[in-house]
Amino acid sequence: MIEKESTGDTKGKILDVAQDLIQRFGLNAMSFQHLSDAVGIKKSSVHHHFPSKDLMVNALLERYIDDFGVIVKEILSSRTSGKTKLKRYCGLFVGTLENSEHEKSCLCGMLAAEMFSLNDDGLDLVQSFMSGNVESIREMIRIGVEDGSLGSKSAAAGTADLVLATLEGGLLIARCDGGPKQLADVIKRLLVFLSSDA
Amino acid sequence: MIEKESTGDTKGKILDVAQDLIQRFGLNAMSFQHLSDAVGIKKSSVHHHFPSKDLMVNALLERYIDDFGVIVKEILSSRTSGKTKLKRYCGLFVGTLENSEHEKSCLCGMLAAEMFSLNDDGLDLVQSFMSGNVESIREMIRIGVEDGSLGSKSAAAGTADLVLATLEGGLLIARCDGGPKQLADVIKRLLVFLSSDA
DNA sequence: GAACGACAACCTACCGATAGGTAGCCTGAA
DNA sequence: TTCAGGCTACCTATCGGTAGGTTGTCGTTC
Repeated sequence: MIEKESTGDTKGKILDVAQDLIQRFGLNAMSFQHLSDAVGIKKSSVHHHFPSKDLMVNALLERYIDDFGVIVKEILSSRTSGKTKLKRYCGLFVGTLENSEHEKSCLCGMLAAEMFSLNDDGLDLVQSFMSGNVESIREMIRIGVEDGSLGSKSAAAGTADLVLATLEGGLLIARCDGGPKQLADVIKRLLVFLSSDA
Repeated sequence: MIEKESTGDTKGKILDVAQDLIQRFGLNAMSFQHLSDAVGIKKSSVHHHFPSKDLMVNALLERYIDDFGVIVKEILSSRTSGKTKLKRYCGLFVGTLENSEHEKSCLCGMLAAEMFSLNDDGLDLVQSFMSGNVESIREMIRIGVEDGSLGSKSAAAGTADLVLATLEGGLLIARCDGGPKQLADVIKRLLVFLSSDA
């Protein structure tokens, strides 16, 4: 979904690696030891940048949500039909799987599964990721219905939630089962339904 | 999704508690210590019944998949329309959330997120859960298209995958955000799409 | 029917590895 | 001279797992 290549700053590199590990293995399977080994510094040096795991995860979430928001905003403001926007948006999820040997899931999808391992701030951030994305999807659908690329029925309340649920669930299932192609097929089906009129 | 009330046998009670803990907190957040505390025996006594965590998880998966299969088979063979079957099936996921203070997710959804913490047998079991459910959903759709309760477009390849992805993802998101009502709304939307004709 | 293993089910006590986190020292650049 | 950014060394708690002892309930045998 998002690949960050850091610019030499250790703090950014730590977040890069942490994001990679959590997307593959989950929050509770990622330790500061794994993290520091992968970055190439000692565990205590990671603590120098992020005093606690909670603080690190929250910083990661903030960065991830920001970066993701920028990409989505770019898609939203591109001069294409609503359906094309939605296609590109869904493509972000397929890309995550494709660009990681089929091993990485959505960061917030993983953390939603492990929500009780987050502190209050972390949970708030995950929730805001979900609601923010639903809002963006809703806007894409609104545009698509208006320009005729999507069926009018798609404008109904709950459709945007349906899209996000399908993407998050489809990513999780495809990762452990059928790979990117399976996810792409699910998205194709979804778009057929969204394109048809009542 | 499934509630097991054990019949006095410790082995079953251990699996009951393990299932509850994993559905709430995830595999890596559940320890033998938490498990034994909740059951009311010592940690080593749990090891007496299940020598290793992997073996316990696999036993749990086998029981869960079996029990779930029985319920699904009951739904499939009930004398109702395909759409009603599908509605009842989707209701299983809403029920999981409702009957757990909105805290429990699908066992296999959680383990799919933590797939790299499973051994080969465990991963096989999770995959077989997914593919088995897709197969069942496909059958419900086939019946629904035949009896006219579902639109003919629903019969297309990939639609069953779409349904399962939506349920698993919707459950995960609803648990950390909007609760059972949100999931129910997503399902309602999905069924509208499945009911309409091309 | 009492004495005898056999064994399941539990226990206490422990193991090495690893978890997140802290204290304090060294070094190089501003 | 300060201090960010790294280090070594260490802490306590917990992880999955093991060794070995106790207890209660079974047949089975005399």
